[in-house]
Amino acid sequence: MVAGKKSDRVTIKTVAEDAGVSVAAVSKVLRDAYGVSAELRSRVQASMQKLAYRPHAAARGMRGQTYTLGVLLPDLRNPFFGDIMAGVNSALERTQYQPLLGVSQSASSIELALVEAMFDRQMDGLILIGPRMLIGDVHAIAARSPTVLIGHHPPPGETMLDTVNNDDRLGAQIVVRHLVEMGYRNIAYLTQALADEEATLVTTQREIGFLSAMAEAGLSRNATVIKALQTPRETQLAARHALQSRHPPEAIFCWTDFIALEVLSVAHELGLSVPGDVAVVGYDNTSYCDLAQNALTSIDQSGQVLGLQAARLLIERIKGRETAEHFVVTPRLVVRQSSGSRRG
Amino acid sequence: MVAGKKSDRVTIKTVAEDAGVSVAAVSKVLRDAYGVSAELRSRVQASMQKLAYRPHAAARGMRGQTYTLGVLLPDLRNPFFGDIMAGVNSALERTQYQPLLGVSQSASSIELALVEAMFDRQMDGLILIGPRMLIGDVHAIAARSPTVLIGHHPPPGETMLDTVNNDDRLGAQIVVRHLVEMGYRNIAYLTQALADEEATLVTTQREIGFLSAMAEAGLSRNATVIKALQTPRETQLAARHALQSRHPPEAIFCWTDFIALEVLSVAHELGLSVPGDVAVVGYDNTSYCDLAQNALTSIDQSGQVLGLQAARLLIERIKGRETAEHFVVTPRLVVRQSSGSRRG
DNA sequence: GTGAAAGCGCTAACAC
DNA sequence: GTGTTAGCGCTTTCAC
Repeated sequence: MVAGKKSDRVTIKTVAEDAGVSVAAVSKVLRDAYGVSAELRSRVQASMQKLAYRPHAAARGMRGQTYTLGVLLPDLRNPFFGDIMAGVNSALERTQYQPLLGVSQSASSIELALVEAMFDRQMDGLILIGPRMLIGDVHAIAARSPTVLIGHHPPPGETMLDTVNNDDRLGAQIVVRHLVEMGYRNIAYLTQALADEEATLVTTQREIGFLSAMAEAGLSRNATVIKALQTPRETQLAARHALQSRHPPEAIFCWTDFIALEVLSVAHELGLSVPGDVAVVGYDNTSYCDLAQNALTSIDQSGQVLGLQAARLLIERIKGRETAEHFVVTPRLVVRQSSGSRRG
Repeated sequence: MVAGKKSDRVTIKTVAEDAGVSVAAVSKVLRDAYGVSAELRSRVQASMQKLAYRPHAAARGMRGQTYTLGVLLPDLRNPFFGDIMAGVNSALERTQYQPLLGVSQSASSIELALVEAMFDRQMDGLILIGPRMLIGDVHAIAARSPTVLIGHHPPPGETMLDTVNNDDRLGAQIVVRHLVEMGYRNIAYLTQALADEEATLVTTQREIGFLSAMAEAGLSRNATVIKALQTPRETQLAARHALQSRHPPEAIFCWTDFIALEVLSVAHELGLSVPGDVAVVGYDNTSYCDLAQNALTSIDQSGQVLGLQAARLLIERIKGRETAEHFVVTPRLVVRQSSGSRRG
């Protein structure tokens, strides 16, 4: 059951003997380090090939890198994170790096434990996706290890960590302008209720964008913000409550598609037509938006691109870049039936 | 940026000095090994607590275990795998083990590369979820490392690896019986087209169940099997083709919910009513089935339970169990509107 | 019951 | 440009 007896494991020593060089030479070839002749390199590579040598990650982890990147995901249910991971994977495809996923079930306590577990496992760097932990904790982590943050907007001047985001304020503003143009006035923003609300979080940024665009349109009095816990049950309750109130919103803008689908469901159950009785808009433009039974208008922020850039920035950091970089995607509205004109 | 200078890392040596014992003693306490007195144990534990000692995974990996389990997932888009992972996580919650996810994008080549990457990283064991690789490759892997297989049905006598599954044949039979009872006769099974089709695969097992139940109902001539590549585009094309043919199926049974949602979408686009014009049934009973716009009848196979049992069996194996175990969940039909009676 | 010491496979000084 | 060697933090004989 165990990987192999002492004698049959191929190590750099085996390779060195086979190629007739020293272990240091093999190590250098392995790491593309400076100071090996082309001739020696190719001889070593031939031996590695011949012996089917594979570097032992744990041994590397003791002195150098593990070539493993920790990725922290809030949950696996939101399909948007799948898009991000697809991007991360594609960036890592031709490299030696391998992502190690941790799923925190959106709980900050689990999140911190996962980060510790990743430090224990000597990750070369961390990609934190929409972490629920306090931004102060994120900075503490970034001080210990190269870190890229997705889905948080710390003020660029005050942070030395790399960030990858779309412009969430703008995204929300685009949604509002679109809805106003289509004839909607009473608009609600449905977002998640959090214990520790941070200004830097995407949901907060979208809320700010929502409110500012409503103000801009002279509709501040028509703007409502609804907060609900992230479970299907709580989301549905909040949506039902809003839609059955005396002055129901004409349109509901949801912080992520996943939630918008629940709102569509509630509208269906209540016998309301979409967008005739209520318009619904999501965020992330996940594949579910395209399904005809949803036909959900959404903001595309290219999860794949976000993931790819995050991985790219992280590797740059690991290789030594010292200055912070901030990659921002411009959000793009994708109009579908769920936000057709009010007469729709 | 690097984790810490030599002096400030807390190692077993630090703990040993603090507790006034040898490093060997600390190691034994750490591993709950035999041969330490209660008094020594508690003294060591107090020191570990005080110094906030954390074991170094790479160092452990060199001699003993890494306490990391590799989990291979075909893709992140199918929400069912999220259910399984939730189960795995809950089983590992109170243990020292941490899952390392690899996503193969349903490509057997990536899959094999990922498995190698996991061997390099000295995983203590592997959970393979619905792998696309050949069953022979799976057995080769199982010979190298403790392995639990989810979503394959190798003949119990011929395998020494642990498996966790629902009874896929029965699940498909239950669907057919239900549809027949509701008045449907011409029924299609929509499954994925694969390069290497293996009899042990869930999709094949469901196909066998589908055909046998149709035969049992005297409807062999009314049974169709449709195979399509797993992309939204190909799925939609196949569904559209079937629904627009001269003798369209009265009901479509899809191998997984994810695909059934695409079929619902196509039906919508074609202006067909569900279930009036065509019934649709999925498999896995993921959360999307519950949404009113889908109201998708599906088979529940408790992804959480599968994940939990897989993790449990794997840890047992790692701890030394030698005989194969096979955990089977009984599938359960959840009827929703998409398969109402034909007059529905 | 406890401890000393020999590695595990690799990296990175440093010497040649 | 190449080789020698001292560890990294832990597990695991094997003495005591």
